[in-house]
Amino acid sequence: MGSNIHHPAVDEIELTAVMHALSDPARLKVVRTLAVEEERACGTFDLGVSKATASHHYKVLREAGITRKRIEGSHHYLTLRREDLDARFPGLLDAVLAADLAGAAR
Amino acid sequence: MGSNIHHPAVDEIELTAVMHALSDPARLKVVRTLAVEEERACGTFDLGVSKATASHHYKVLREAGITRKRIEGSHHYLTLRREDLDARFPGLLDAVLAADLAGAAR
DNA sequence: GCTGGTGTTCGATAATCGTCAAACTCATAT
DNA sequence: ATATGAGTTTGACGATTATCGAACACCAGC
Repeated sequence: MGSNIHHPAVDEIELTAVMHALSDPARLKVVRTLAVEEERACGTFDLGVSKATASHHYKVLREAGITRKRIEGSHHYLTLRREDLDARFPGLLDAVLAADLAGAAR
Repeated sequence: MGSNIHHPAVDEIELTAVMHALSDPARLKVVRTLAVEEERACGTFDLGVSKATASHHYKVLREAGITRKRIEGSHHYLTLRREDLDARFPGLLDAVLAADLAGAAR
């Protein structure tokens, strides 16, 4: 069967889910990295957690509508859903990314 | 002794704590209300939860640096730390408040 | 075929969280 | 002083969460 991975539509993205997804340091690091790097394979984020845990974080980000996953061969590539987030919650992602620059991991 | 209520300094406000605090519908409602109303007593938010639960939410918001509490007589008044939040994470609060307008409770 | 690499899913566990009722503190009445 | 009202604190409970190892699925080579 085709890929079962689900990405919420733009108008299905919920603020509470986005806020929750971005309240974890590991997930914040993924988002921060994708904001610079555009597209990266799952394995290339050094999150300091196990593969299983990292996979869980990818799922939370995807289901919140923050990232999109593309499967190519044996690699899973992540991208930021920048335009979708900007359309749904203007300024939110920019504010979060700017905050990361200011305050290290705070 | 003076009041023991602690408010984090501006540079102690952590992004993850703010994001977590704003990931709950009841707390979001408090913030949304304070954005319009400027100052309100704790009891005047109809959150649909018990007093104990509401008090817990006030504490989470205060400890995250989002609200400030002022005690006057037997009333506890809450205000939004708008300038502090804007200084620490420019655009974040505005984005959240704008999002609330767009998407009801989503 | 097999083997190695990439990533997910499945329990399981420990920690955190949201919720409440009950007891409490403090101020303001009467 | 006795009550009433505003809010907090204290357990306690169930639900969610973050974490891991182990097993699994899939693809790309050998």
